[in-house]
Amino acid sequence: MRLLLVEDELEMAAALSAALGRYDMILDHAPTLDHALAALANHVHDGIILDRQLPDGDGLSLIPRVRALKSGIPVIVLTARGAVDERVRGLDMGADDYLAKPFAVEELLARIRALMRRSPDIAPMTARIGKLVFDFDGRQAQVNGQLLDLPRRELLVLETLARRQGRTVQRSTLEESVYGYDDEIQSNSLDAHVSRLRRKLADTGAGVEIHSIRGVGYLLRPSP
Amino acid sequence: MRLLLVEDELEMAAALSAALGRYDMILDHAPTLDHALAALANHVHDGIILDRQLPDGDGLSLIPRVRALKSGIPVIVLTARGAVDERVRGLDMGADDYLAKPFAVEELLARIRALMRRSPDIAPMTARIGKLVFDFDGRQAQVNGQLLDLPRRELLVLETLARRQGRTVQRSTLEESVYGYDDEIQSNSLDAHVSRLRRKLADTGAGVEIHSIRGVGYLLRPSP
DNA sequence: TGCGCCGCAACGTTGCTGCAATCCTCGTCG
DNA sequence: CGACGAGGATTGCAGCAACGTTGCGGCGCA
Repeated sequence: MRLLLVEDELEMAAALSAALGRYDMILDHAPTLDHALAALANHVHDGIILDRQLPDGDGLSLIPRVRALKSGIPVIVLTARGAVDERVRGLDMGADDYLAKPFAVEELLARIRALMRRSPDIAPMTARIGKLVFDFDGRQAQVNGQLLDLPRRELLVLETLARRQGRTVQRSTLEESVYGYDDEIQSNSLDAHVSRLRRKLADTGAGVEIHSIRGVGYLLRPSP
Repeated sequence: MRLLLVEDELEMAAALSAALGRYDMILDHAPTLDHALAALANHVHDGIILDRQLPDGDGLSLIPRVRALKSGIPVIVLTARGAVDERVRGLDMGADDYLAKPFAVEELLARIRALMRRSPDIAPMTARIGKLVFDFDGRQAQVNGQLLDLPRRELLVLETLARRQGRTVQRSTLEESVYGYDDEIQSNSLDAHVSRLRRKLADTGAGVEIHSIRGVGYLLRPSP
């Protein structure tokens, strides 16, 4: 799961990024409307968290453009506590939900999950390849009903591959999905994650394999 | 994938060409609006990267002409960082996306991919010839649902031929698609790749053949 | 403070790829 | 009609870049 936070307060962004990271989510941060539009053009985000007060305008003005770009993506608007009319206006503008600041991270998470759940048209809930079942909602992988306990990076790799099951995922795409924009990676860490993930998939008899295509990328497929 | 860069700075063009080449993309360079229009007449490009400041006018003026020529082709506009109104105007003029200079190549690539993904009318997602199915999104070929495991160069050859299925692909065009402009090739490597690809297509019973036309090029067609 | 994830680097391995040598095919011209 | 030349096809080979694997140290989290 990859979210875009549109928010000019750096402190808040850092805190939220850390918090969501613990739940295996990637948070990209856009400090201005401009940055937000640029980031959204990539169509890689599954949801948007939107502050209203931004250096270059009202956050709400982003919503119509978001809808034009990617219609069904969930948008959560952050408002000041008690400003009822703000909330109403947000919903009128097409936001899916709002949240009063300050808020508990748990609450934000719950709302994100709820919104994900009711937009099944975007992406199917689960993917099945071999004996592996990947649950995009619960963000977990199962083999024969047995939970596959994966660390964050490996889970992101598997999730990305499962999303495009059967089709090739370019190496650069995978790097973006696993590390986000900001994080520069300067080693073969990705290969390392793939390697460890492969071992786990093999050990649990998941019936899937990560096939590599030299110079192109990887793909997830049933093992022969 | 073949893109047209409309940009008068040679340095920038060279750098970008080299960078995109590494990601299996071909970049043609047009230093002026005039050159751009001439290049577009060939209808071989899958996307346009457009600078605004050009010797013979504003890059944006190209957009309506592009739309008239080839309606759905993605256009990315390059703007100076921080010039918000420029960007807005670009989007109003019908650009599909914009990018602030200087930018990371990865960022550009991500946008290109995203735009490709949502313009299915331009480039059909899949091509079918004989028993061969080529998936341009997943960048892979299948025969009877079976993945054809091809290395980078061979994949590029097949991808290019499949994209122009039935029509002849000039030898020089194919070389450009496979190697790009920078990479000089001094042997018959291309023939070698074609040869190996032919063997694989025959072995898997793909029902297609790469027919060669002496002195002109190749074409992909159902085998008799 | 212990545990585990993660980035990193070192090193082994694979197989793609450019190259060239050789053979083949087709068209042309005497 | 036969020889010749140019362009194409095939294949072996060696270099090297991409990929795989593993161990280590640091850092964050419980």
